[in-house]
Amino acid sequence: MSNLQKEDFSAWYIQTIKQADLMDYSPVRGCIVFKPDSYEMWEHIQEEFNKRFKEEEIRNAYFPMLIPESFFTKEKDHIEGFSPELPWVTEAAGEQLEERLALRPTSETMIGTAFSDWINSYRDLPMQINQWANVFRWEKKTLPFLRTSEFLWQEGHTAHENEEDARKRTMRMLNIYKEVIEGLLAVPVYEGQKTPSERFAGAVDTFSVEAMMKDGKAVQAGTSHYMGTKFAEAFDIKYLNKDNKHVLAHTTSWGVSTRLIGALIMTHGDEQGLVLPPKVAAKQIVLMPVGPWKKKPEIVERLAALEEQLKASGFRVILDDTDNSPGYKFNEWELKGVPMRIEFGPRDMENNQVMVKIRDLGDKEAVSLDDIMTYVPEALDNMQTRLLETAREYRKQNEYTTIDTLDELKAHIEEKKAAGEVPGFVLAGWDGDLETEAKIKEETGFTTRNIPFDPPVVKETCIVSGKPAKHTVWLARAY
RNA sequence: CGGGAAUUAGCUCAGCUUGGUAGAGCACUUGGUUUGGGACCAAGGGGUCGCAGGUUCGAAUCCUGUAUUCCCGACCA
Repeated sequence: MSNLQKEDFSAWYIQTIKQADLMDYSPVRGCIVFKPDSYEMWEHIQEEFNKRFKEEEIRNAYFPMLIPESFFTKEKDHIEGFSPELPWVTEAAGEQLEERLALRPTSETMIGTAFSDWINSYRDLPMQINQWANVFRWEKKTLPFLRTSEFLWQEGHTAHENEEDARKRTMRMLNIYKEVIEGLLAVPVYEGQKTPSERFAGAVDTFSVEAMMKDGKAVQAGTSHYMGTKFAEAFDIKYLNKDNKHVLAHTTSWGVSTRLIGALIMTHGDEQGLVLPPKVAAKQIVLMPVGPWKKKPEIVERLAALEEQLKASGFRVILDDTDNSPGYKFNEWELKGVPMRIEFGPRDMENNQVMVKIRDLGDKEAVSLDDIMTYVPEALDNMQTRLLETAREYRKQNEYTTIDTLDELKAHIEEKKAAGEVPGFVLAGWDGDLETEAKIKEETGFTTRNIPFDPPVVKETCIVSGKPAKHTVWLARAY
């Protein structure tokens, strides 16, 4: 990773995703085109989440993208949080609209309005809805996948009888995010609670999972919010309980977005380009002929048979029988991050074997054709596990738990910068004061990522004030 | 939204100072030789120079505006 740190990491990132054909810029500021290779990754992510949602009895639905302004103004904190970045539709069919319509930045207001109609009795609860959608946030600064003016996500919205049920749902979703992000994307995350200043606009409590990128910066990979009865009050989500009384429902919302794609690239990528975990890779295996061309038809025929066999077992395979030189093809598929390359040539034919290169390992390996169908799933599984372990190891090497004062933190940042290393995550005590939190940000550029449920060490004193710490928090620069 | 830079072929860029027929490498097409870590020869196709105005006989080049991208800040997933 050292080479990537020395170069400009974001330059590496943008160059890599362009070369790997994952995205294009659109003519509209901050919007990107998801090309098929990145969209397919998103589909694999969707597939996994939809499976989980089914298990949790959460149902998919779809709501309008245009939200009337009056919906928005019902919840004060919510509109305050989002109004600076809302795009508005003010005209249609050549005429000014009576009420302007926001392009949704999130759908609490639209779905809250629906819930108000849908929920009458305690028998209607819990109401658990998920939406796969695009949303808009006109951010000042954009970065492909990680921050764009339009992005794709899932947003779940639920309503419950009481606080306990709603909080259970909030925490359960956070766990599911951790499981899927670690299991499918091999990106390790720290789960914890957001501080009040980082809370979702209008939420009572916000929880997040945070991942460390190879430049040491944090990505908020998923969030889950407990809304209390604030949205129920604003949108009149009431139900008749067993005592025949009208009471407010407790609501939650939670989401992950296509920024997960950016996070997985920044977690696993290397100097050669992308490294994709097998479970999300659009193509898992590339087959290619090598050796003298005269033998090519015969060799390609054998490879095509292997391709069929692998496809029949459910692997996502591509046979590259183009006439490009082998070296060219090696580099091209490595750049795209394909987990496994299988080469086959005359020498292999004689020995009844293939040469296998695993994307994140150095050497090629000869594998007998007799064993190939057991070798492939094992090797891909191992790679999936290894990527998560490697990322965990990297995170461990770049997190610091012994920094106790702001001066130490500043010195740490300077020291790392001078050494060409990343400042990473810093575990710190915090007295819970908004001003001390602001001071950390102002003086170091670090922000509180979250209050981990299970910190490696419990910090006793606040990093700024030296007073007894109320919380132990992760600090980092963030995307 | 402030400060800086960039925008010319699919990609990376030269040309602009000093206005005068649109360039290179890679990629692409065709033919031939090649192929176990980015092959070679030959011929060819491809651009209203980001967009809109202006100056000029004439603008990629000078001027004004504008859009988008990148870097540095402030704001956010």
